[in-house]
Amino acid sequence: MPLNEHDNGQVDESFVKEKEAAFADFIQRKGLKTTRQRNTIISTFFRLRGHISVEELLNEVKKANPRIGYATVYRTLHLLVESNLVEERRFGDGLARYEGHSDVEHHDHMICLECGMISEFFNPRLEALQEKLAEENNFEIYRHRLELYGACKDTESCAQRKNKKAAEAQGA
Amino acid sequence: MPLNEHDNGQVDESFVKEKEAAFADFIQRKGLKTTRQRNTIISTFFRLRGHISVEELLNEVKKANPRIGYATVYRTLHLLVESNLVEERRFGDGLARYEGHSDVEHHDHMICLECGMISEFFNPRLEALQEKLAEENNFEIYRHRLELYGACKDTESCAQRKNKKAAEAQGA
DNA sequence: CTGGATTACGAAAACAATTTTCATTTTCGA
DNA sequence: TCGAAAATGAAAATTGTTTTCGTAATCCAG
Repeated sequence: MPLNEHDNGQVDESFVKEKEAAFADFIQRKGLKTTRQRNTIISTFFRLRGHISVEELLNEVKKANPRIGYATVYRTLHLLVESNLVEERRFGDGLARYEGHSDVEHHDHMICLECGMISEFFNPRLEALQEKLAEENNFEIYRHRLELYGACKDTESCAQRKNKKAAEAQGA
Repeated sequence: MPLNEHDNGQVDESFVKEKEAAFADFIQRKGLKTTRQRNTIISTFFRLRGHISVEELLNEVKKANPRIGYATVYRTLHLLVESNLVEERRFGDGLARYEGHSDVEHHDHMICLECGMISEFFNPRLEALQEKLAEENNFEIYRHRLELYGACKDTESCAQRKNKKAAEAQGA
């Protein structure tokens, strides 16, 4: 379970605090109630890093409070999305994944189909080009999604593994 | 139900025939069997245009043969995808949509969140830029997906409707 | 042709992810 | 602190899709 930590292995407490405060704010504005369960869930969520599935989050949450179930986790995630603190993503494996906003407001994804790695990137020219195309098509973009599916290409990497597999199939 | 037709309203029969033949070929190569149901389904599918959901297709298919059910439609769509004659897409409304290959080999999508319109576009610079970014990140792209979500912007259009809604909410 | 193994069909059950229900508990402002 | 409003958790319901299983259709060898 990846933690939202610095390279030194420490969870970024100020980051977590900030998110907790922002969520408390949202809850208050909406006239909703602060509960132990929601606190546990969001605190747990923002200590995790990456693209978290509901099951992953629930497992982690249960360590703090085993009585919390799927329903509450789902409900809280919806609130997090509604509050704009979290984005929901789907990468085609049938699971929703949730991502706490990082410093980069918007970014796109590269998904390695060999090892499952998901990395993020952002490129202003790409964004500008999309805007230009939308303009040409008389279309107003609210949001977009760009996902590159493929393989890592570092030494002894996924792309190599893939090529090896293909070669074996060829030889057989 | 949009038909795969020319501007004059005629279904492109040669297109349908071509697809039927290609599917028959695939079925034969795989050692599978030709059946009335499959013929009905693919013939119906390729006469439709756009991004067809399973339910839409089944409804249309039932007009020709009411006894055909979901299972067979799903199974046939899987074969169509496997045969590379059709692509599966998901635009986040929880439904799989199927698209017969058009002349344009690859394309991206703009989805209007107001009226549901789905239009297609292709831009070589966008493709090239993606390749460049992948290169920089030591990543090999197998395929990608780009979807722009927003609103049509023509006169008396979806973007206007949206703004009107916002204005009303403001005024209220 | 035709038998018969193979494959496909269709209805219904199973599934997986997610949402809802409902009885109970908790929160929080008057 | 009372009580209305909201939240919880277990279980049931929903949704989209897949699988099962008994029956029917296909099609190749003979």
